Amino acid sequence: MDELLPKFESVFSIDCVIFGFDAGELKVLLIERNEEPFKDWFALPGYIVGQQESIDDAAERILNELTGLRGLHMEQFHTFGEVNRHPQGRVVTVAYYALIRINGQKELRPVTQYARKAFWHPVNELPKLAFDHSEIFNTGFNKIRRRLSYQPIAFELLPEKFTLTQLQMLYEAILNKKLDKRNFRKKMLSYGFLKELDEKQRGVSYRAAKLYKFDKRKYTKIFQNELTVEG
Amino acid sequence: MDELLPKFESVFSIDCVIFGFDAGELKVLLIERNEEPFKDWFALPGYIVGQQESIDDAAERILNELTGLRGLHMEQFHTFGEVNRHPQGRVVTVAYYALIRINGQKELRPVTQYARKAFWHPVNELPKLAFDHSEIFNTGFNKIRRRLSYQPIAFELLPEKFTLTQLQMLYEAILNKKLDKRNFRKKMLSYGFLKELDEKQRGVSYRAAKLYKFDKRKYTKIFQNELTVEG
DNA sequence: CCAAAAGTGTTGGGATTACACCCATGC
DNA sequence: GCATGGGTGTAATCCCAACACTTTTGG
Repeated sequence: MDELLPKFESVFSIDCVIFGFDAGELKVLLIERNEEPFKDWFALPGYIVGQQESIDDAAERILNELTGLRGLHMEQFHTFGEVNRHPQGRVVTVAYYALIRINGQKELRPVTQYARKAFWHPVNELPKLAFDHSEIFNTGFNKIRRRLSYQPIAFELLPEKFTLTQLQMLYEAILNKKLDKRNFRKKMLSYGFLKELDEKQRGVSYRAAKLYKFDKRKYTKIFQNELTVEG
Repeated sequence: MDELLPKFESVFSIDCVIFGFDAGELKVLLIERNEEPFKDWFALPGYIVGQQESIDDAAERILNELTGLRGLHMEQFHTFGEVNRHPQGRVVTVAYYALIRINGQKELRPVTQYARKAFWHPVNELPKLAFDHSEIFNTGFNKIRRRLSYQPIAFELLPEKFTLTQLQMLYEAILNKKLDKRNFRKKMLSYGFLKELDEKQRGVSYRAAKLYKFDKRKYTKIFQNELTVEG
């Protein structure tokens, strides 16, 4: 099969690891490939960078073309450059990740023929993925785990209004361990960037929980200082 | 000038930010370029990745050719992919860093004609560098600063035997702030991976300090657990 | 009234900070 | 004997982990 395909001299590509959270489960966005190589396989959304676009711009364009998503803030996390990671030639790929709200998003609809469909898949029990995408996924997953322990990135995954229990379930899904309810709440509230709303949960058959939202102003004020090294 | 040079379609390159510590000062390894573009400028050691080598292998080869250094463990930290970062065409560069002992190293001697010389330069008062290398350096510097706060990577910069004051000076140079002597020593010793030697400093005109070295076995035992995410 | 999840405080241990003086050595 | 850096302890505070019961609500 390899011989029938065009060979690349050297190209860069982008692969995206997009996390979402839905029904108490952490999910990752996959596509079903519609082109060789690895036709019909599941893969991370990814494609080749154009000559006249920065890699950051390319990441946004490619994700949009393959999934229909637009305008999310992705961050580069690792570059994969083994010689034979792509059967058609030398392709070095820069991997990006993002965390998004599944609910708030429109339907996933690939724009190109390159992907047959895009869909959310639970991060547990991931099938084998095309290329070295399983490794890319694992690297990205470890990255956000570690990052979550020192930066509250989790709210990017939640709807605008959420309960503390939802937030805790998300932390538990990412960190893969149980957390203590009282300690968790105490700590989250102590940061000071959670804003308690007057609203409560609706439609549940038990005591309704208070809803919160993130106060982005306070959040950035608190955390920009920790990241900058002055001097 | 640009018109006279060959144009690249798309290539990857490696740039290296190598930190050293000498005479109480943190330094970075630079080269003086001997080729257009940016001939005669100072730059980070960097060059183009070959078709048949992984980016990790390329990093080691390139550093060796430009500086004579060999076999150090470098780690990738960011990929720079702006369209016009290289005047001759599209060059995406993967940046690596490493920390090494200046004293233990042989003389710096470029193997290729591409660099006229390689030398250590204090990280403060860095001159303007070729391409976007100033930005690359800053990104790398911030990376090791942040990393130092949660991982004791500083040893890699010190000679095998060192005093606690030297270690503290190094931390202060990287973090760019004064530390309390007693607290610093208490904390470092509490980790348990510093081995006190029977030897003392020699040739100083004041009370000689005890020498220590790192117990690598204990060090890795302690810190491998922190990095692994079980699950 | 029952099931289900919401909500709420205290305590002990470990880590971190702040802080100042005497000691050993070479010259 | 003096200048220079080496070496040392304690108290106050903060942060984290452990732990269980009452309240509210819909059905």
